[in-house]
Amino acid sequence: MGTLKRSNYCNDLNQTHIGQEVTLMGWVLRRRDHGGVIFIDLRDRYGLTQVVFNPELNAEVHAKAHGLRSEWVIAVRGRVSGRPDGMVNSKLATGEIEILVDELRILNRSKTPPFPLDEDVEVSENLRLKYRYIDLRRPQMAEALVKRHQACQAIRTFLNDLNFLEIETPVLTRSTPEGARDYLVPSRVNAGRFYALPQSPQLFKQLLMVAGMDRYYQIVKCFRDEDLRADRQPEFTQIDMEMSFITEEEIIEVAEGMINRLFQATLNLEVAPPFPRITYREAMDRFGTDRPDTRFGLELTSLTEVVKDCSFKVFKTVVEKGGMVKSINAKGCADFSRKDLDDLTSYVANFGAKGLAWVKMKENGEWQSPIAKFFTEEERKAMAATLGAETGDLLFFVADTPAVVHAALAELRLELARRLGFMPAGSFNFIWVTDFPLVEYDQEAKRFTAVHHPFTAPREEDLELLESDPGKALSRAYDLVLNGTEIGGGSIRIHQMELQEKIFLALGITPEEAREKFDFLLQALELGAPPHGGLAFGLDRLMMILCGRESIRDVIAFPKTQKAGCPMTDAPASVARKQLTELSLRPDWKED
RNA sequence: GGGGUCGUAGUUCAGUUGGUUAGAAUGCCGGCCUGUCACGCCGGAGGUCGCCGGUUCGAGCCCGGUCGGCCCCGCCA
Repeated sequence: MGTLKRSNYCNDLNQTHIGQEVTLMGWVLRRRDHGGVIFIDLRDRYGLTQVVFNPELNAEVHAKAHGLRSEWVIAVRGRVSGRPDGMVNSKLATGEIEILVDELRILNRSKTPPFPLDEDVEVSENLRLKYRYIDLRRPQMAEALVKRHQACQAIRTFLNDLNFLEIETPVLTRSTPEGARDYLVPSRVNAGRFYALPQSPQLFKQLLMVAGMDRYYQIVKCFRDEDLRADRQPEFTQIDMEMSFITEEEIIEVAEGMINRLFQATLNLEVAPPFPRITYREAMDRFGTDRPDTRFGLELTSLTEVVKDCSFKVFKTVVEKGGMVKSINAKGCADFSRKDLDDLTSYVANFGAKGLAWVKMKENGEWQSPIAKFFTEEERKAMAATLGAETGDLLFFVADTPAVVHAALAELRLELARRLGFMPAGSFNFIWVTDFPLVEYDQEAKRFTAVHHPFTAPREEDLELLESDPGKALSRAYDLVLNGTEIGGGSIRIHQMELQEKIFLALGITPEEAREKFDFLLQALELGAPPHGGLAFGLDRLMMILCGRESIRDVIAFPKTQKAGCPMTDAPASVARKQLTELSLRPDWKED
């Protein structure tokens, strides 16, 4: 760069700077070479500035500028000049001015980039990930990283002011049963033993409460070796927090304040807590899911009572077998085509529904429906009344086990909302889901598993149920849901050894196993553990929604592909045999 | 583990019933051009049709397999 020193960014010059000498550094986004005058759009993280090379002002520099190409890195020194009349570009923050260049330095050349940066063409994600450092030069990608930074900054400021301490916890830790598959790291100095990367710092943060740290938080990487989705990466970031001598209400208040501050800092938006709350039971009844998208209606209505004695065998049989019949009334959608209905039917089949019955409400309560003939007029009237069905409505029905009915209709509800445009950009609906069951029965494992995690406290009034009917016991857990995505969850924890042992027992973890795997926790619970609780947010998901993106990959600087690989570094990669033998590992796979 | 979908020029895509030399736009290279802002005009280069095998006189197109991207189910306390 020689003696040149950057004086300004590419977004901050305007009319007030006219006449000043400035030095800008950045990348060549576009060049418009008129043979005579040459225009370069110079780009840095902050924005764009048009720089001008005029042969009449400086022939030597103009000649040099002739060779500039896309993504070359340059420094220009020149004078800020107001643009001539009629040449102002209102689409540009710096559109009132341009730089008349006196000195041009080429700091680095660039090969032609593998994909264009100056146009809105959709580039394959694989290529973007392979050259992620180029992809991140695009303003919309940089913007996500900026917002993510602003969010983290807001979180730290907010929690610091409430006496929280940011404390790091180990990345090399031990594998514990339950939960997701662990990423394992072999120990060189302890042959045959392995560390596990943390699925979350859950137990460490509890132990920090036992240590009297009172309030802890951490923005921390977590690792789960499970298959990927648009909203799931094997390594992801949690905003993890824990408090001592605390109740659900206080935790929720802190969380709401933090989320509000975060939206202020990133979008300058008030999300106006307190957020509404719904119990798990009600969420399932009304939305078929424990993470309802509350931006729109299309709620589920039970018809089980109405149709239990009806003449339609399919419904009747399902009810007799203990199943249920539920319905969604898509108001005013009777104009859906046969193809729409076929598409929706095969869509819900993905979620286990064996069929999707529908009714188009015509004039005078007439049904246009393949199943109309199976019902008496009274039955049709009763069903329509229950659903509030009017002329022009489209009714959908699913009859099956509760699990299938809820899964199918919850997904149908979302698909309808997508088709009807009920998910506008920039709307953010939060809702707390409370009163989760403590445990659920795992048919495959033939035992109960924790709905939240094994350290979640049951409601005091449900303690007796632990032995008599564990499935009925409710927990002191809560999830925060944003636009139908679970963005965070937490609970009041168990802080007494006896209760923790009892829960382990209910989960089919024997006292011996508990002592082997969780001895450190049980000991701590006997050594002055205070009542405590907390929660964790998924930062990636939160930022994805906040930035209006479809995938968390768009808010992660260097994400993984669906096969958990990195096209840029080509990780995971094979290692030298010596590295394995040092770790006392003997491969049985074929080597390249 | 399973279902779906995609893979053709640097990039984004088209490619008919299987038929001669695989096209477009953009980018790239060269030339012209002094007020553009996705500058314009003229010319040129650029292809292992993901890979392997099969069917066929003949395959980008059909069949089998395989690799990779994406979406989903299972999985994700």
